[in-house]
Amino acid sequence: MNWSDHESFLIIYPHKEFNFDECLLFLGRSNQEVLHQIKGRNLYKLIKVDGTLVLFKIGYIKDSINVEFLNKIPSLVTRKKVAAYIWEWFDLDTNLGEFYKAVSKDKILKKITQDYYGLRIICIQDLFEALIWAILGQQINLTFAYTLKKRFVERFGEYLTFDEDTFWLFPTFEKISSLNVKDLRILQITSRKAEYIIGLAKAMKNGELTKELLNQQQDDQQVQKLLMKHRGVGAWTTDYVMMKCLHNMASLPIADVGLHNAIKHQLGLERKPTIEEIEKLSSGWKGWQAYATFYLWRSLYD
DNA sequence: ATCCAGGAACTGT
DNA sequence: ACAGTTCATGGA
Repeated sequence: MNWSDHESFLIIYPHKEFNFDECLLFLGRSNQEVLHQIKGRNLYKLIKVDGTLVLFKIGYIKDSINVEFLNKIPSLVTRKKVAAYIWEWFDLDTNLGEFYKAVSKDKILKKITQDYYGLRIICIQDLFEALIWAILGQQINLTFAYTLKKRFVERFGEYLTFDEDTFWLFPTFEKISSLNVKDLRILQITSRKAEYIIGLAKAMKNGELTKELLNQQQDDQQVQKLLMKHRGVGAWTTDYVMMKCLHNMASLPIADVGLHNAIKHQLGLERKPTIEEIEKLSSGWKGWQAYATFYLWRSLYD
């Protein structure tokens, strides 16, 4: 992590393969997003660090990320954690140059890696949030998924009001673990998804499922096995979580409808590709499947 | 109207 | 193991 501290603000120095505006475009894809706000070229985010709410504003000036604290100036320890949070949020540890090199001759990725140069996987660091967001999005259109997330967050999440704006935190598993299916049905979350969500919240509350546990596993298959033990978590959700939360660059949600549509569009196919075709097409993406998927998703909203 | 959506569990064979 | 069905609703 490369950063400097200036008390009321921080400066973070990303690698050269970083395009803040591309990341901002992804973050702004839904106008129903409640977990961050975008105004002009600035990004606003509320997080909780060691029990205290920290609201900050992120801008980009002269090849560096500028972070300004809004609600109060946190301690040095907290400022360092905020820097680490942002570093991970934009996946700044990854050497994107290696990805570009690896797929420079790939017929699907060659063009879009140039078009979206500097786009990085936007990470969902909270395991509970990553899981619940994946479950909410199962088998429904993204617009409605965002509606459900908004209702869920605004019903059960913590918030901070600043300058007439309200900033939300994703609800905690502690809070959700004590709910009934009925509490979520009111929001038009299906009974089955409500059961999944509450079940996962309980598993996390009793310590059976933690991010640490997943990070300790020897290989990807063990992680998949642990996640899929839980009702509501199948192969797609597992890959999604590995990609967005665990920084697993080799995860490929191969059954994903968005991925299928993106490949169809990029190759100008009449129909969506089959799983077998995707396996062949992706054979050259080894170690970078997650980034390939993310760039293909990005290509859907040009 | 009609089809399908960033799936997964359940049921019957 | 595998295929068909159900969940539930909104978006285009």
